[in-house]
Amino acid sequence: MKNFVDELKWRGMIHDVTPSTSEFLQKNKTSGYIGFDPTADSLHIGNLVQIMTLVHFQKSGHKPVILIGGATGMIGDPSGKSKERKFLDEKIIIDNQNKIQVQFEKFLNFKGDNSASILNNKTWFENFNLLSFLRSVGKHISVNYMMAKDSVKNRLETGISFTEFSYQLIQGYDFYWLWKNKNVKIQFGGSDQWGNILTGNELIRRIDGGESFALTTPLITKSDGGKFGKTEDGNVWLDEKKTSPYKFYQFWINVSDEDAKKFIKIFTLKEKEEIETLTKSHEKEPHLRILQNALAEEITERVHDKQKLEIAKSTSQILFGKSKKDDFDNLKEDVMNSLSTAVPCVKIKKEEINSDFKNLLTEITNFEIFSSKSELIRLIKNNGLSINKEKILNDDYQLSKNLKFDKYLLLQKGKKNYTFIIVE
RNA sequence: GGGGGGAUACCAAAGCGGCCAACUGGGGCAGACUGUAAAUCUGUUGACUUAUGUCUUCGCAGGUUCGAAUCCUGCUCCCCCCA
Repeated sequence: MKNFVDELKWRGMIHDVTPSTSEFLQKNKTSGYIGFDPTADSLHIGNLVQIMTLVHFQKSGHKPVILIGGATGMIGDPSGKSKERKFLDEKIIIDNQNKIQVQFEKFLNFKGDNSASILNNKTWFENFNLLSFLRSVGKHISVNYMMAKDSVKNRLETGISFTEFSYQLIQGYDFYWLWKNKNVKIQFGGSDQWGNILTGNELIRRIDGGESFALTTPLITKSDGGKFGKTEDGNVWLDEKKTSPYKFYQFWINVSDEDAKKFIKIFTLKEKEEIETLTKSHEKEPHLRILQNALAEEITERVHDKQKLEIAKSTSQILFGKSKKDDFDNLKEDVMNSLSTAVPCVKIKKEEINSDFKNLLTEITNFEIFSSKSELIRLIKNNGLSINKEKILNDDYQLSKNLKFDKYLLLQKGKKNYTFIIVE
């Protein structure tokens, strides 16, 4: 059995860990949990570090527990937030939870010896009335202790509601409940959760004199200082309806060399030796971007599947590879469909396809593709316009004769600027 | 309150009666190179079915002139100096 803490350590996934955690986990098969907010109907790659923590935990023989914050999600964690959070509608929370659950099944084994499980803290908070809470939980933690937490301290100037203030107690009680009822001995989380987790450890110690542990992962940063997991389009989601497999794949392919070295350890399950070999060959031939490819392939396949990965790869080949007209002509329909998720689409009506080439690309498409005919002409003169991977050299191109699958045209301005025209 | 300077395209900044759709730099777009990178070099950068052509544009509104970004009048806004 692998040493969980050592495993995370070489992968650079530990920010803080309570003393003797490693020893405890080596000697005991136990359970550990992470709380997830059901604030969205999908996980995003910002959650991935946490998920991978649980994956390693399970691989080390322990039982991962996913705690859906059905109750806490209704309150809002002040950590890292500068403003009071909006409450979420209860129905939405339940709906979100169901969708998130499916996503976890791609990472964790929910069957067998050390199966993963999903719990919702609503089950124990629902019928927990205020007075009992104050008597059995509130009694053990002083306000002074709570005020000392950064998450609270940072909000004293701007104001914090009692509801958010009490968040750490609620989360602390989660830990206590799981410790008491589910043999959960450790809680994981991002580094911003350290304070909240320790409140749980403290509660367990004060109420029952029990032993428990905490481990947090570092905030994932990018070498250029930008926020990890964000693109121009916003979050990168695991749900293919929110982020297409192609875009998901592209996110990882575009990671910088420096970040790739870091990310491959965190987001893939490759062994140390393999990663070292890959990193070495990457450094020898950086233009091949071996790490980015390995990273993108493994994660995309896990989150989506082999087939969708292949489509994402073919799509990328068309858009960014050295593909020529022939490659484009031989494309299968599923890659074509994927293209429509990859690039902006403009729809035109069937009868419009026979319109004049220049009118079609300007007026008829509401100047979405080209804002003027001059711009279009200029681009053609600069040798920058391609349709279906074929350079357009003059302006009497017959769009209608070049439709793919009777409805698609791939228009390309320069190298990377694509528009997909769909005839309907 | 008194005196002076300014407003030009995405930004900065020249132009001060015709050769101005407007120098130049940045940015944008495209081409070459490349790793879907960085740097570099080149072209392009108001609109019009592509024109040694037409139209619109140099704070706003008028005027002078064959002709105005450029001169005059008024207005709006900005900056500086003195009080």
